[in-house]
Amino acid sequence: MKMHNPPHPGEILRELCIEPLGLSITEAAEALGVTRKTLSAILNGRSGISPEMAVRLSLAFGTSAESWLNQQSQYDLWEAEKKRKQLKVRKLSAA
Amino acid sequence: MKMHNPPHPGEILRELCIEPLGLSITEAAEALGVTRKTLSAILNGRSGISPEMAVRLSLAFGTSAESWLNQQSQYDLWEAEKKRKQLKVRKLSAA
DNA sequence: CAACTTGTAACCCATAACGTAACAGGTTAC
DNA sequence: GTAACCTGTTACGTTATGGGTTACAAGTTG
Repeated sequence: MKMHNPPHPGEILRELCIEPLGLSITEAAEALGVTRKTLSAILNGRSGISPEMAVRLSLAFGTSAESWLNQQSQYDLWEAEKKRKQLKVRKLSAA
Repeated sequence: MKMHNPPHPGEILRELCIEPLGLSITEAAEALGVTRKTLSAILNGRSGISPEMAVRLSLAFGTSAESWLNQQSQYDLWEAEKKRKQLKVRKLSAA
């Protein structure tokens, strides 16, 4: 049911990619081809992982872009679900 | 390998939800709690499915919000992958 | 102490989702 | 047949967010 608050993907990026390799934000940002600010914002949860960034991560770390983007989706969805009860939506099908 | 050009999620929304129920854009938009314009833009591929919209679709059609958002991610990723070769990214790990 | 590096914040711009209002086309009513 | 209405779409403004440039606080090293 995956019902626990998911961490923002930047946290995972830091713990699984940046720290294990002993990289500084500056080094990683240069390799990714973005500014230090951009990477810093992601790592601190003030930006999400955009589709282009997912491809960059895929290139730099050899991971799948899809997994990064899916993690971001799960996080965004978790935030959106908080407002589910406030949305006035009428049911359309019995499915 | 899912290597074919994915349709935009609005197309799927139209074919799997709107048309089978014989709904007009106006009717469906009202039920979803958005304007006709907003739904029209999605159905014609000029807007993506936002996290909030995914929750709305989930409420109205009894589907999973996650599946809508994942479809959108797959579509966005397909677009982003087109520029993969143009991104100047340095490889950081041998993984 | 001075020069440099590191991470973050302030500011600006581009893009995109959403709403309001206006539009073109087709029905329907009179 | 023309006037009222409904449908889907477009034009425009607002708001939110990713990203770059620049400036700043904190450390580090000559």
